[in-house]
Amino acid sequence: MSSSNETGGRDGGGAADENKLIAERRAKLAQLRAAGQAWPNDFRRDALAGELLQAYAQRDDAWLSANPTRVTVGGRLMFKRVMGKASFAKIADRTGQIQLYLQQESLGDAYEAFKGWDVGDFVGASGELFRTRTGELSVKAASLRLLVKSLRPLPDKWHGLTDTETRYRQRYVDLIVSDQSRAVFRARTRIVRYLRDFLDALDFIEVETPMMQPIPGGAAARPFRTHHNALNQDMYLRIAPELYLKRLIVGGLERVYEINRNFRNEGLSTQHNPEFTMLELYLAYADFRDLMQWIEKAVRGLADTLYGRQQLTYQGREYDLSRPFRRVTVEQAIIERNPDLDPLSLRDLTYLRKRCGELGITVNAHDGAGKLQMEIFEKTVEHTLLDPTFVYAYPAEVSPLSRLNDADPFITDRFEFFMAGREVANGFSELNDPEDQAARFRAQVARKDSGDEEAMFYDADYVRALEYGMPPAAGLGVGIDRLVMFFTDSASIRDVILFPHMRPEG
RNA sequence: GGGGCGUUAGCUCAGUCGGUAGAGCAUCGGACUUUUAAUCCGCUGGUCGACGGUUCGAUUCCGUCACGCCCCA
Repeated sequence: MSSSNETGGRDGGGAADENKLIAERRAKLAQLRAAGQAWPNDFRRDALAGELLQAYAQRDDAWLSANPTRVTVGGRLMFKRVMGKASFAKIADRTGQIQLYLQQESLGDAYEAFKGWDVGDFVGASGELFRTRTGELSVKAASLRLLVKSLRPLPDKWHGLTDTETRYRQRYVDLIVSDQSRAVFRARTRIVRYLRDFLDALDFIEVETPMMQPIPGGAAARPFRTHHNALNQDMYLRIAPELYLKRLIVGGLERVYEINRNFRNEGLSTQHNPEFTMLELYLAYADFRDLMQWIEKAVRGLADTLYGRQQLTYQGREYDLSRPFRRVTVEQAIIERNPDLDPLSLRDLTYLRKRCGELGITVNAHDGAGKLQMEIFEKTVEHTLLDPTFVYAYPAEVSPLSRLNDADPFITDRFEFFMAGREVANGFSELNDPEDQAARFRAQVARKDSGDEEAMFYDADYVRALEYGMPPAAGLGVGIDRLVMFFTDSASIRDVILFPHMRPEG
């Protein structure tokens, strides 16, 4: 098969389909191969860039020359400045970058070879530490090796990679050149670790429950479908671990959590990725108010751990987490934002249908007053909840797994937690009455039958589990991606997911 | 799903009221033994996202599509 490029009359020989920069680097690699092992793996470091910068931060050049310190460092060549018989270079490792000073006089052939190396190559060097005239800690190389030849040029060192599509598709390039991007993903790990430590200290155990489920449950969402060949069984990627974790509460584990992926077959946006990470936790002998307190502590603890302060900026707006988190019921929040609504008619289906129509909300035949309240809430209230806010007393109609409120059966003991106009967590006192749960599942099935694709399936085994008796309990789900967005000042969920979902390249 | 914006050199971006395109950085060649976006000299480098239409001629105008970003549902 002949490439059309071969008739294009371009120079560059066999690599006619590649650009000149890559062709040049391939030619250099060919020379390396001809000269011996081009891909060595016998080099070892004894120092890291960032650690050296920190350890010798207080040492001036006089001290360094009086106390010769020989180090061996290695990493990706990020900077190269040849000035005749001497050169500067910077190499990056996982801790940072350190400068090398290279002299023809002391390096000889290796110096001449260095002139042909490229930014992006991996390099190893040994030598003594010193400070340049301008005070930058550097390694005066006594030996120098090329460890890996890089074939593709890196983005502009000054502007970096700004093309968002390339940053997401080729995250490896983004991570090479963007300190900011690396910092975001380090922060993500620290956030998850903090939450684990917090829960472990409270005697929770971390568990893993099925990602592939025969009946997807625990949330109102459309699932992804897959198939098990050997069993000839259709399966779903989970939309939530909830029903499995509560089976463990039935089983007596009392305090469990899972941090893992959920999958929802919905649209993509700056706040939705088809797979996203949730922390779900369940604890016996607690109710939704205990969970709200836990969130308040965890959010403040995260701010302390990450930044040592409670005043943070997200997307240009100041947040003071030290102030008490607001608590408001769904109906109060709706009235606040919609002062023209009649507070006494908020559960009147006919009234709500009319007002929804005026607000441009599509009303489905199977939607009751609770569902329409939530539609109004999502349309008019949610995006206004910037400071940390707990909204509670969710309608039972939209909360089929939550415990009914003792005084008002229209609502459940459920809340959601909002920050920066987004839902970050959802928690409630758990419904442990198996007969009520069975009835709620049946109501969900009726909705599904009437066309609601997000309605839940009937999970008979879950009802059976409840029939053995589940201790009074509370449960919580926390959207880790959105939490990370807030704490890293990221505008898009794609900025906090290493490999966000993208359409195939065109 | 709807609307808006975008796609030009490896990267970051100009530009062409229709006559096959420029800059900076990088690359390549040369000078330079403490640079800090080093400096100086010289040279390269492009299917202007893809396909179709209009036209003598399209990177430019029109249409369709692809991918991305933002907003809305």
